[in-house]
Amino acid sequence: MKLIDILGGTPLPVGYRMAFLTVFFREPLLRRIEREHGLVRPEWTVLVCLAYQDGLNARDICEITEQPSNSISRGVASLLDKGFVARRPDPEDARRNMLDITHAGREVYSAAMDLFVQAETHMTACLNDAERATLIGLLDKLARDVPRWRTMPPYTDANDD
Amino acid sequence: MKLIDILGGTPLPVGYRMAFLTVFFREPLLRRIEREHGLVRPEWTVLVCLAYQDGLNARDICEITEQPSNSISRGVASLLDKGFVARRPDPEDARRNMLDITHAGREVYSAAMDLFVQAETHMTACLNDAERATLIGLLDKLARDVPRWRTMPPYTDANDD
DNA sequence: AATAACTCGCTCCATATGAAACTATATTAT
DNA sequence: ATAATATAGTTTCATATGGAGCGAGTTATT
Repeated sequence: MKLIDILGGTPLPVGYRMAFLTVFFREPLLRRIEREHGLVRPEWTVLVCLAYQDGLNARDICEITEQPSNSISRGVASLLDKGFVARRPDPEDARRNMLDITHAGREVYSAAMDLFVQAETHMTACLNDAERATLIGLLDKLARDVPRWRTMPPYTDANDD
Repeated sequence: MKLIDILGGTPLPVGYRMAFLTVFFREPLLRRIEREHGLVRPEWTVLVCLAYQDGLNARDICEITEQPSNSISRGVASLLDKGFVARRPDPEDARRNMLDITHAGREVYSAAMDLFVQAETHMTACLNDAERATLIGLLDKLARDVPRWRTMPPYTDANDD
């Protein structure tokens, strides 16, 4: 008996297959990045954002990632400790700090991201180019549509965020 | 700036879109199931397995779900408390207990699973039938192939499980 | 300008989770 | 048979995480 047999038996052909794949794709890589590069999850979250765009503040990263502010605060604090990000005051608002990835930060980001890229190549090796393109197109369609479906029932109710 | 913009910029077209979708699909539903049905994650894990097949023991569920035994132990203990599963000794081995979902357990399972099904319908409403079938086929191909890619580099190294 | 209301980011605390140790039972080796 | 080893399931402990609240700074109202 394997998990995929059970999941295949549920009336959730898309959601459970995606969840199943995501777990086996992400978790081992995050564990390995922690082991080999000393980056824990909230640090990785912050680094991914800053690698994409410098000068964000902690609040920006909270909103982008929909993570609680204390998680981002912890991630930023330890990345500062390690010298992977730098902080400068925002001249327009003394409460805010603009964050930049450092050279060392970009190095560790690249090394860790490279593991993800290798893993994706392995994972999708069973697809040909056309299949891979089709899959990406369909996933992109769903991902772009998240703002619609996440605000509809059954996601929303009286107490939901 | 939205998360999907950043993720779209990474060289991980499949992995990050799937992870992104999975988070927005699963987490709100699990929170809602906890709120409305009082089922926390390890309980839901156990219930999904037993709904598929009665008579499993805790160890079976650990192996199926690849969860640590204490998580499953906690899930089983609280489901027993709530009367959603029943436990009977395995006549062949006094260490083992065979677990069955109760009538009440199946009711709450069905109600919760129905939320997932509704959510999947909403999520995939932007796809036509052919697209949905194509997506399921491609995800299934990847999911069936997990045993191959999860054991290859970069997943495995000296310290990995 | 004084005050109220709000925002940024941090700290404190409660809970969720996994690793490891432990108890009881079963199996294997001598 | 007895001792050593292995397994099922629970408990204990350390860590990760999210919620709530706080202090400093900013904006809005009068």
